[in-house]
Amino acid sequence: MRPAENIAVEELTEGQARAELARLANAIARANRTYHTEDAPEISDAAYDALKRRNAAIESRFPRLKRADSPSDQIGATPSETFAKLRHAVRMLSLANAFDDADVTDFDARIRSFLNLPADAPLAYTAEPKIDGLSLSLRYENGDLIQAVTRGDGETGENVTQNARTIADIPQRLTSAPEILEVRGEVYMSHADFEALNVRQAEAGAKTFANPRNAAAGSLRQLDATITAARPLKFFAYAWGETSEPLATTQMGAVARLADLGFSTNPLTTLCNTPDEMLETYARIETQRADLGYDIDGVVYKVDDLALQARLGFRATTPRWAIAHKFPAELAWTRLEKIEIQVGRTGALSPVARLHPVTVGGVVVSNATLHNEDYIAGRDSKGAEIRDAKDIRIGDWVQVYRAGDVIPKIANVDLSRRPDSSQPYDFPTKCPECGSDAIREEGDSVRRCSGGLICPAQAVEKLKHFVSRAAFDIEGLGAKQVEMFFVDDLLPIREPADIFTLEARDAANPLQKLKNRDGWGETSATNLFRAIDEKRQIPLNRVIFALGIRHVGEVAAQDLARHYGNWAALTAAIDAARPAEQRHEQAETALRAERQTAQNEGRRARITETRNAVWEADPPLPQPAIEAWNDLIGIDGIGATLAVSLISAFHQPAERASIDRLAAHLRIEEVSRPATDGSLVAGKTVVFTGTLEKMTRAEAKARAEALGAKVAGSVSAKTDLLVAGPGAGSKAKKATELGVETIDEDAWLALIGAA
DNA sequence: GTGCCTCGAGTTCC
DNA sequence: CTCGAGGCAC
Repeated sequence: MRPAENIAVEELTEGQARAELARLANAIARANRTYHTEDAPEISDAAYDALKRRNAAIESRFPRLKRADSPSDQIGATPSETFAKLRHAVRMLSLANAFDDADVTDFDARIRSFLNLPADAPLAYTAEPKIDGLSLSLRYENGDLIQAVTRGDGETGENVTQNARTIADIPQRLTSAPEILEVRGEVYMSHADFEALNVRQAEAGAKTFANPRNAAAGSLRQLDATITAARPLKFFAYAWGETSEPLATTQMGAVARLADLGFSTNPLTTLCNTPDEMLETYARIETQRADLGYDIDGVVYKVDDLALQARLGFRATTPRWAIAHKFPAELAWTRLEKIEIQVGRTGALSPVARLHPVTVGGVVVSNATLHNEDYIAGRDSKGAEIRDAKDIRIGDWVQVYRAGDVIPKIANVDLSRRPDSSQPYDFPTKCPECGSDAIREEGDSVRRCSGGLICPAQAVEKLKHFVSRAAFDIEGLGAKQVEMFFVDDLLPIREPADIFTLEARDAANPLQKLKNRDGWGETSATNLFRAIDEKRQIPLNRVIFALGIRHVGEVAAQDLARHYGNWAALTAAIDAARPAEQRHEQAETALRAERQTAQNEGRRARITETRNAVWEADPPLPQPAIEAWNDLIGIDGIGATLAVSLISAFHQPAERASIDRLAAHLRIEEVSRPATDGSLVAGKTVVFTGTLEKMTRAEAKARAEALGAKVAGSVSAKTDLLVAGPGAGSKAKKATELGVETIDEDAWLALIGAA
């Protein structure tokens, strides 16, 4: 008889599987030991990965046999991480959504306005069904399929090349293809195949899938490609990434070219000449939906002309030239059993509905967001009623849907089934986690816990944010571990700096070392310490973002980092601007009072006078404070609210001390300005003024930014270039005064054309 | 002062 | 993914 280790996972009996899991746990543990304690590992990385993959495959086939000491539970060894991460040559973006006809006509209007096209100029769009599967990018070089990568976060995805090779719709080789070609499309499973698969799964005692999309995702992300091969996956091509030569001049043409190359393309793809035709196509596809044999969740429209697509470009996460028109969401009735309050990192109290579990759109839903106080009461931010029944109460029958097919929300309440005894929900005014007052600021829709870092919920959420992907991204230190360390008495992590003293404190702790704890071992402990060490050197923008200051997200952090360049300059500027920030807040307070009095007295508020009075009050503000403040709020995208938030965070004594302790452990990387050699305008700060005749402002801004320039709203000493169209007024004058180079639109186009 | 547009914050389920 | 709100252009 063959030894169990040579038997394919599918063919193992239960007994053989149990023995194999024991053998693999042993072999992996041994490999870990030799890898970490000796210079010469006994097995190659590839062989090690193979052991881990086989272990995971057996565990997924025989979940009951999973061992308590399973290697797949060790930190940094979750199954998804055994796929290598690969960066996309061209980002894979998601699409903006349209939910009704007006959104579609707005889309057309927005594009015309961006391109400066009159309403009656011809403008064609493609319409195609939006397949409900998972997107995949296939890279071909010299006609050979060399890489298949999942979408991931759009920047990097998982390398599933071996699995993609088993999909019949994906050609292994292309003839007469461009030298480099990235084909993008959707992996999906047909209804018939999905049902047959579930029957097989049930017979084998394995887990059945909730819907075809989950089945497709689960099948593609198998560690053992032979399992993927046995799953009936299909692929539609509809887009492309990097190409060494253009596929065509239109979207329709490019899709036809993909079909010529041997890909399946969706037969319902239609060319539309007007928004009305787009809506007709939508309606037609919707009527065919039930008979297609695969899931779709809407219709995607794209500008057909690829040259126009290039001009339209991209917003932060979506192309301007495409939109997904979603089908109406499925609805389901269920009972609201309880309302719980969660406390977020900014102290926001968020109500969550605990629901009697109900299936909506193929997924069992048991929670739904209730947003805030007003949403429960049935009002939107402007006080308008948002549903037929006024408020939502515990015990109500509620109609649930999944917004954008993901986030469960409550659409309506069945008043006829409301119990007589029910009471309106009483929103707490104390933080449920720490008991501090929960305060709702004037004009704000959110009630916030005032406890700050005293509040354990806020402290732990801030820590989770600190280690999150866009921040410090420490492998092996995710939300779960943070929660565990936060309540740990021997080796606590209560603030970011504690992360960087973890190893030293563990070494100094004679009682119980981390490696001797339950669920931890030598390997996981050293892996964690190493992962932490790797992040002691870190880019400035990540540090700023990681601090979790309100209103300072990824983009603002990036803007601040680019503007100040290094940590010392940033903190110096914040400290210098402090007096001005206080004056600004006094001015705002005075302004509120003035507005109130003005209203009572039935006169207009004296806005400028009130503001100036505060700014010019004695003692006069030091000039450097004013300069630092103006410099800060002069950054494009950064205004007074954000500046106040940033400066006050740095001047809260406890918070500042925590920030300083953190900074002492880090080597913060300076931000280098974008290279100036790529483009003549890269790294330059440009201001547009006057009427632009060849392009709209939005287009001018987007194109300048794509070339690495920074577009500012007003001229200052930092401005490198002013592009002035006819009718330029005060800005052109100021530029002359400051000696800023001024050019006209044609000169600008020549400049970027040459770049 | 008003009306877009983008970013930030919070949330669910796999 | 959505909502609210900050920032900025008009």
